[in-house]
Amino acid sequence: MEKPTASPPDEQSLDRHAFVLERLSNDNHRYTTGRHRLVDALAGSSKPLTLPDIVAIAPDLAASSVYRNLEVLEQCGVVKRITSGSGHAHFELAEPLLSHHHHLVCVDCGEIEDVRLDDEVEELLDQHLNMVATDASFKPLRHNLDLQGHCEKCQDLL
Amino acid sequence: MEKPTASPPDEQSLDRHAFVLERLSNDNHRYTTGRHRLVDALAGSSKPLTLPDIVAIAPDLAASSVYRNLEVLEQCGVVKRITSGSGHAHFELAEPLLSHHHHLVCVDCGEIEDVRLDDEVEELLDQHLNMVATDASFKPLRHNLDLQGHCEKCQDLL
DNA sequence: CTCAGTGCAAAGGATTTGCATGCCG
DNA sequence: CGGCATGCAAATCCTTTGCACTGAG
Repeated sequence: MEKPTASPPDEQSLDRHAFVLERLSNDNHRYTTGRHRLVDALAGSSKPLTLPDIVAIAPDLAASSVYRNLEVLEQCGVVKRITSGSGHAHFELAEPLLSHHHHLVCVDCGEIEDVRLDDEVEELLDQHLNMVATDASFKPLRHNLDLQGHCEKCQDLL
Repeated sequence: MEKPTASPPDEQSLDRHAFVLERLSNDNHRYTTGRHRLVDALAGSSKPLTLPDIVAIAPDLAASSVYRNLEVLEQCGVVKRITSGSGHAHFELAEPLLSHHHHLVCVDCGEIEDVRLDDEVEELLDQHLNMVATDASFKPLRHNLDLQGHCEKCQDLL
């Protein structure tokens, strides 16, 4: 019921690249082919990707450069790093490019899927988090919420 | 305003060790001195600890054994592993031994502090998470919620 | 032209594992 | 006693870094 939306330079993709370019420029970085390809790889997936995932999608990118670029893009607020414990870190586009969401993390295979909660729940959550943060003299930046469990695929294997 | 509660074999500590012993026995593991010490180290701290933290508290424990035991205890549901990205993983006692809570993660120094939310918020959250999990044919086990930001100490350093 | 970005290979650091020995049950 | 648990050292795995080279602005 969904199509991958890969190469055609649709409107969304143009917006995305304009956004990335601006963020990179602001930090005096260049939007090189490699970075372009990296952003496309992340944008082309509905799930957060690991480094092997990314290199599998774009095999001509050197792993070390991908890591370096992920760091640059993370610094610019274009990429978000997810560390769920199982070996490799996962990466996805950051909030302005991907709407706010959370993750279903499979404890068996390590795959991560996106989920969105009702705005109303998010709002309540943020209110309470800000409250407890204030109590602890903690200056909040963002929250992460994930649900661990067994994904559909891994349930079938039992 | 709080005291460490270290060595005296108070009632809580007895309960804790009874619980751990049972969990270990169920999986045909032994509750050795080293494991006892490890549990004590975790129980004696108000924050999740890294491996260096643990070895600093109990210097006679070998790092490799601590890692092995943390894994065994994690499998038995006695220990919970927290991977917040910054180098070392953090470890704390698991839910039956520590009441349900979440974490304030400092993006500067990596320290983790515990916070609790109102039951009402937790309940609402669980309801919604179960809902979205069901929609994704995902079998939920537990949720994790953390707030990233700057801890009091690191705010002062700016 | 120039400097940031790249690729390769090598280093780094947290965690895991092999193996001989020690100790719990 | 017998096998799980331990300690040390070496190995592993993901990620980062050094360096010479290439390409974007």
